[in-house]
Amino acid sequence: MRRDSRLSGVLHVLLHMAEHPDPMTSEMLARAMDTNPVVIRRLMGGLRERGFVQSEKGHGGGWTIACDLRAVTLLDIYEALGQPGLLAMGNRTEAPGCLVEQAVNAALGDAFDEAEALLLRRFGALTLAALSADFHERLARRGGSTDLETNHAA
Amino acid sequence: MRRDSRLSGVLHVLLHMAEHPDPMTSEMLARAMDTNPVVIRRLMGGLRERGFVQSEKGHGGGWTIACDLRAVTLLDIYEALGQPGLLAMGNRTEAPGCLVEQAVNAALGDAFDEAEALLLRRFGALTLAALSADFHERLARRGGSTDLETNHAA
DNA sequence: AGCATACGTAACATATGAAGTTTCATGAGA
DNA sequence: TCTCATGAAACTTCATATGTTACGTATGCT
Repeated sequence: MRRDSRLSGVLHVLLHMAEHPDPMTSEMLARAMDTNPVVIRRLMGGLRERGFVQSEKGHGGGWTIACDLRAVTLLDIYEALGQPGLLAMGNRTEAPGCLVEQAVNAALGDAFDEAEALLLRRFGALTLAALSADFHERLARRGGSTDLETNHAA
Repeated sequence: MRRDSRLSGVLHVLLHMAEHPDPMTSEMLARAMDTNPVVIRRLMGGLRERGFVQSEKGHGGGWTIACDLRAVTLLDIYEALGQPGLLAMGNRTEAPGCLVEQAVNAALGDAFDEAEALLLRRFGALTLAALSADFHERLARRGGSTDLETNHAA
């Protein structure tokens, strides 16, 4: 199955919003992400419920960041997305009666649990501010320009 | 997305075969796994190519283990399955021009790479013999019986 | 008030891949 | 020769992320 890119996508959106003082419409964001405005709204819905972003209707409306980037981690964002599955593999059954399968599940399950825990730990250790800082570092390294142009096709 | 259970399934099959001196048919294995014989053959195809198992047609035919369980790791089996994707998440694009997305990709990519490496490391550290030993331990702990009955519905 | 803008949501279409199924060919043994 | 079992192709089913259309609703400008 194609890999889920919602976390990647929503982070992209958030960093763009962080560079933009005014509200950004779903359509602007969709253009930057080369996708559909409705997809953006879907991604942002969970974040709005948690108060990480804010949306305004009508003229001059759109999406604004409503949190301190230093206080929100990728784990918070991941949870706001509904905690999509992390691993593409899993055990065949949950609580098998077969002892053979129990042995298999125990071995694989340990590995799976560790991998998931590692990912969540990494997510929790990264703030949006850290991501933004990395972006600005790349920007300075590349052009030294203060222009916030982010090199999208548009 | 439903999680890929091929590794879990094929390990289950192998351990059952290890308890069975005679060849086991796809149909017997399918019954134990509550699935279809063709699914079993698909799973086993890659393992046969690598010489981990052997198949015989006709009367008295079926599948036999053709390797030293102590010499084959879960990583070998994983590779024989064609190295199915491990993570359900990924970056939206591979080599984005957008610096924002580059920053996101770098952060997430590191975490993803680490998680994958952890899984492969764990797979490589576990032999089929270790799994089998764990099974026998569970068997002794549960019944103390030498009966190899593995508690499948049948 | 009336109109344009932009989100909110439902409904539907598309694409991908694992898993399940059917069918037939092939080869091995009784 | 007949039966058993694998090998392989083709098809269906199912789940889910993603894409798209359409319409309702709220906001703000004129």
